[in-house]
Amino acid sequence: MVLNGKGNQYGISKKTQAAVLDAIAKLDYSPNKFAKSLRTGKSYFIGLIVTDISNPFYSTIAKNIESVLFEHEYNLMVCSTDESEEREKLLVEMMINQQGVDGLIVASAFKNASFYEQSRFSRTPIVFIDRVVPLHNANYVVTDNFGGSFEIVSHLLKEGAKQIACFAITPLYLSTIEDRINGYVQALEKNGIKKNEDLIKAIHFDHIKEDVEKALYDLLEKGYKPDAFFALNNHIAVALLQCMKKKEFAKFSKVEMASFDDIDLFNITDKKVISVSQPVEEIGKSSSNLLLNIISGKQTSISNVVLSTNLILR
Amino acid sequence: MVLNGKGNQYGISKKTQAAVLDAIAKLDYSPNKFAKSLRTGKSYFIGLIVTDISNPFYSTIAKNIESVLFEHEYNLMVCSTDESEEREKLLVEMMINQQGVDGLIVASAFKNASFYEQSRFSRTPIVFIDRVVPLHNANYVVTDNFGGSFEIVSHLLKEGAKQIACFAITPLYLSTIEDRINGYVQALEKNGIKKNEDLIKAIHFDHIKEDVEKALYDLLEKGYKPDAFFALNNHIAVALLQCMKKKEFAKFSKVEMASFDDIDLFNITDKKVISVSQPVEEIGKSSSNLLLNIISGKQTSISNVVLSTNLILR
DNA sequence: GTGAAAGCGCTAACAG
DNA sequence: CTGTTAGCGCTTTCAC
Repeated sequence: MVLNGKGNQYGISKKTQAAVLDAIAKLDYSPNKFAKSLRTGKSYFIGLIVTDISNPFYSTIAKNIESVLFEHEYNLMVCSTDESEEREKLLVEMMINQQGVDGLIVASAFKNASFYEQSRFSRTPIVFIDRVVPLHNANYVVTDNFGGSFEIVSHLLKEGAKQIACFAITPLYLSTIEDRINGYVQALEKNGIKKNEDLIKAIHFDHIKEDVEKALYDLLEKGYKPDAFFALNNHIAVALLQCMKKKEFAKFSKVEMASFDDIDLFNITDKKVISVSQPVEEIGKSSSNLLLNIISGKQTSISNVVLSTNLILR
Repeated sequence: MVLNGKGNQYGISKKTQAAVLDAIAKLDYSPNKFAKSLRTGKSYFIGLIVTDISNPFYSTIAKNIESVLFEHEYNLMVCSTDESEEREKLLVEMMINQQGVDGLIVASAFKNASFYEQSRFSRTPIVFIDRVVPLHNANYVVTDNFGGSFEIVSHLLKEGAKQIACFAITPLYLSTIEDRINGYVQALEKNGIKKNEDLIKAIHFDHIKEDVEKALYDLLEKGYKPDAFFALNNHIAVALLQCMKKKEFAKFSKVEMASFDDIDLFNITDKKVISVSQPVEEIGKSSSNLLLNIISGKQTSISNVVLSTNLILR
């Protein structure tokens, strides 16, 4: 009782409490977490499921989650799904049923997330990050993908761009991508430009370089002369930059470059790249704080946090 | 007994075993890990301690460790030390005493690692990665930093470089950095060039950009005309590339660039950068397999693995 | 072959 | 205010 700070609550005398603390120090005692977990049913573990922990975006989030949890004596268990729905299911089952995590933070790869509606998961609080899943009553912490996209495209238009090609990463149904495409389309329409499907290219996440190249050839063939490229993530931006160094794409050398997701590299390339940066640290901190508040009962209502982006001009 | 595959060992009849398996399937039963851990004293958790999990180098290692552990039904717990010895101590204590991890993989920030020699840690096997710690009987899996450095500097010299400036990241006592500096020095000496302290610059990891700039100014002031720069890690290489775009350093525009640690970005910069790439995936896989083998008793002797690097010319 | 029981270390309830 | 005890779910030992 003393160790758990419940000495007063249980009416232990100050003297006894001091004696207990003293003994703990002398014996270098630390309680057995397994017995504690067995008894209380709490694991003091939080699970983090992302598509790829080696992606700096997610590993930065992981780092910030970890530091928040550490302060509250919680631990973090991280797993990657490699964008596979099957693997995501397996990991959620494992973490909840077998590892008994007290809560879950998930960047889901699901198109249809009804999986999460099963009642046996309902006792474990979940906070979704990065991607909004189509679920009622889901807690999430995400970036304002629509707003960021709208802002940067509006900026390009204000600077005089007339034709902007947009390179989207698959799967297109992810809320992040959908929102970014919508931001692009609406910024155009607000400026009286109709959406042109030829200028919206789907780039498969498994062969980015090849698809970007194909997309550029396609633009050339159809005779388009875009004055700006908008890459919906940084991998595509990098691929575009690589392609634009090639002779066959010399026609595009004057094109303005914009990217969703800012990376250091954009400070070094000779080609100027403007970008939308995401509040990565904030996603980690905010989601873990939210989850801890739900676990401790401080937060009982559903919470949806949308963090704003930052336009970076160069 | 059946569940743990010890049915035959304990002499349970085939019939009963089948009935047990059947019931498990019907009831969707999964054993309680806390009770299991309490009873056996095993946690089925491995701890990974690195200096910064948001660094792609470490997060790629983490991903590969995770996938090896997953196959063996082990879980991973990741923590970052931010290069602080105090924090490393705290994390090791916590993981071993409180979390009861079955093993530890550590990229240590320690200069003097006697901390790890305490007998109360001796029951938990540890595999050190990335950095060699000055300990007898330590298991480790590291890159051949000396060899990689020696190879790339030798290449520069063969291509005609006469004066090569070397930019080292602090703390200089880390085995990785020490070995890279030694590789540089010995490659020079083998080619009859004496080491010149003026050309070896220490760059503090907390303010890389400023220190790189200072170092370049210093070279200018002292009238050096190096024909190659060797950055001992990729952050320094990036900072150098940024500086070299500035007018004040125009004198260095023709300098050859070499970097320890290859990154994607080097494929895009207009300045050609050659590099030494590390077998990152291999470090993760090899260290986790080694640790699991030690835990299961398959490996009883100390194991030191040194993985070779790859010279990347552009 | 199978059934019964002890005990890992903790928490919470209860008796005094 | 303090001491005792049951029981969380598992593994292992022992008796039959």
